[in-house]
Amino acid sequence: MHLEHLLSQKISESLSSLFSIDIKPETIGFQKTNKDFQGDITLVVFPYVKAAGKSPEDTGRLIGNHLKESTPEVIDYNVVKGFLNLVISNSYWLDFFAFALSKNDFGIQLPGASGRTIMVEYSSPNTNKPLHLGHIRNNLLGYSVSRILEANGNTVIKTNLVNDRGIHICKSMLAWTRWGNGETPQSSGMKGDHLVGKYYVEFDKHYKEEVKVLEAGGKTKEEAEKQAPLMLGIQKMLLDWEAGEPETIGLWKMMNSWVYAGFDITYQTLGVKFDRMYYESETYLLGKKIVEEGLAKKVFYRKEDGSVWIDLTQDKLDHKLLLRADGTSVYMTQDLGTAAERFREYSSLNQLIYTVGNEQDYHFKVLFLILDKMGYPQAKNCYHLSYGMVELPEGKMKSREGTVVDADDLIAEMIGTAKAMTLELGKADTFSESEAEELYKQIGLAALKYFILKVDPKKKMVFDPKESIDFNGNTGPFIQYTYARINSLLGKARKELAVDSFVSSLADSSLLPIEKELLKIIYRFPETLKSSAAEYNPGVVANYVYELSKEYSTYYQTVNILKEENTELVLFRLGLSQLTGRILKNGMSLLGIDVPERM
RNA sequence: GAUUCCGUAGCUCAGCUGGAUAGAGCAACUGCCUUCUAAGCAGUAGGUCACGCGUUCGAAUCGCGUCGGGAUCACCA
Repeated sequence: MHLEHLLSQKISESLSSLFSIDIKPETIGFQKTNKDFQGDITLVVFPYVKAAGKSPEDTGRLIGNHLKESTPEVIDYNVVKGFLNLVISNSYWLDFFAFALSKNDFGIQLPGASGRTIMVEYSSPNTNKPLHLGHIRNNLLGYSVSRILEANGNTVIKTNLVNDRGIHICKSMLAWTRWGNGETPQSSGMKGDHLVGKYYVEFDKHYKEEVKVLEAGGKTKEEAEKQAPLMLGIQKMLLDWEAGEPETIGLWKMMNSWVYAGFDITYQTLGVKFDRMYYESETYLLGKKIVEEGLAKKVFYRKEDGSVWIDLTQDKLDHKLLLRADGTSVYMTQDLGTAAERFREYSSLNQLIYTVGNEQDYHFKVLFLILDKMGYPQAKNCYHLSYGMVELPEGKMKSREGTVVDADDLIAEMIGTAKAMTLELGKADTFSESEAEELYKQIGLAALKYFILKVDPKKKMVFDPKESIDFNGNTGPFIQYTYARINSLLGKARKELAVDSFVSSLADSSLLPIEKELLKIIYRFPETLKSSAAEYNPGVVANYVYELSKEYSTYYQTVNILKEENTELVLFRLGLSQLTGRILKNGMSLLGIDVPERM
């Protein structure tokens, strides 16, 4: 039985019989026992001393005594100030161990077990330039949160809403027609997204020159920006696109296909996947009907110039534009449309999560509010998974200062560092060429992914490109290493002892303190997954696997496992190692990180 | 200006539904490889939890204020 559950019942009984205090078991909380004191779990008794009419020490002692007598699991206690430290019997921990070891995926629920379906949108790139470090955070977060929600029993639909249309795409397209000379990914050997990005930059360069010339000719900056031939060019191109002009559409399709091929490579390397793709070119007209409905319901209003707005001043927000005077959509229009479309398509959707940076906090606040005002009951199930920007030591990444960290470059660099370090340490000497390459990739990506995911999504994070990401300490490779050592140990045991499963039986008195500590950490795995999901924070899992790795490393280094003479102890320790290894592997997989069998 | 998020060791981060002496890693310094993988382990040093006031038996955690930083407030996306 679950320890906290059991104890809170008993404590509630204790409080009732000792002091006639009526406290609901659910309201009783516990905390970890401080390392410096004896005990496995601690009850803070301060909340009950007033009603008990005793000193904190006496209150603690009385409860402790009562528990010790009434609860076999509690074998001892001590009271320090107002803290009642409870010592739980080794047999409880060993029973728990036997249970956890008997499960292949202890703590992990199967998708669908909760009966809830959740859609997670993430990635959502623009098709005019390659992915950068910020996108990496988005992709890793979205994927990992999806995995964590699945591990909590939810059915998850991972989606990607690709921003494949609009004025920004036209920039790349126009620049390519002007200066591309028919260059293709094949002819240039460039990854498609990078090639298209190159022309996006090219556009900007020429456009700035045009503006400069016009300004020199006496125009104001604003006039120059509006009248520059390139600006007129892309505006015409956008109109052509919307009119379905075949040549423009053809060019658009061709260049987008290059970008998708490029993105696919990056996605595949990162290990992120999607169940359902949405393309803005297919959804951008969707919201207009909702705007009509909103007008009819008088939720929205139309200005004299024909533009449509919503007044949110009652909600302490502004007036927000929903449709331009010329009848074209803005982002809000589209987002309303896609949301409504998703509610229609997935009628059983319990939640809709948008993984988007915190610069759009206001946008989503407004979006959900409008959905609510439009009468969609699903509005309350929408959640903006808002994450902080990835910044450089000197501040934000700026494309015009060339400080944007390219995703593919960064990944390649991480893999390269992993390779250099592995070669230096001679770790892959017995690996085949392809095994070694696979290992470099696993390690490099683990370092990158863990570095990003261990940070609370809500917080901005600093990344210093000059200092490569660590491979020691609180890092992905450290956890991989712990796993690899366990795997090596188990392999050796299977060979030398000719056993495949590791018996869990052990005399209570043989359990070492550090083994109990390990079991206590393992015990927390299921609740860790729950709170990670509840907070939409993979960092909770990341920090947990690190804690487990660290504790196991100490164990590995200080306790003989295979060299122990007593076979019963050997088997138990192998079983404990196996269980630890499984949790490390499963935990890492929820972060989208692979663990190598050896390294 | 309004709204909102943030400020913990030199650096990067945990801890925040109030609880014991605030934890890791990196960087620095000491030890430990004829012993299950040293990408490791053990240890030393490093803190006015931005600051002030308040609530409380108890505040890094909650409230108010000040200072400092970011983001948003577009017929942009």
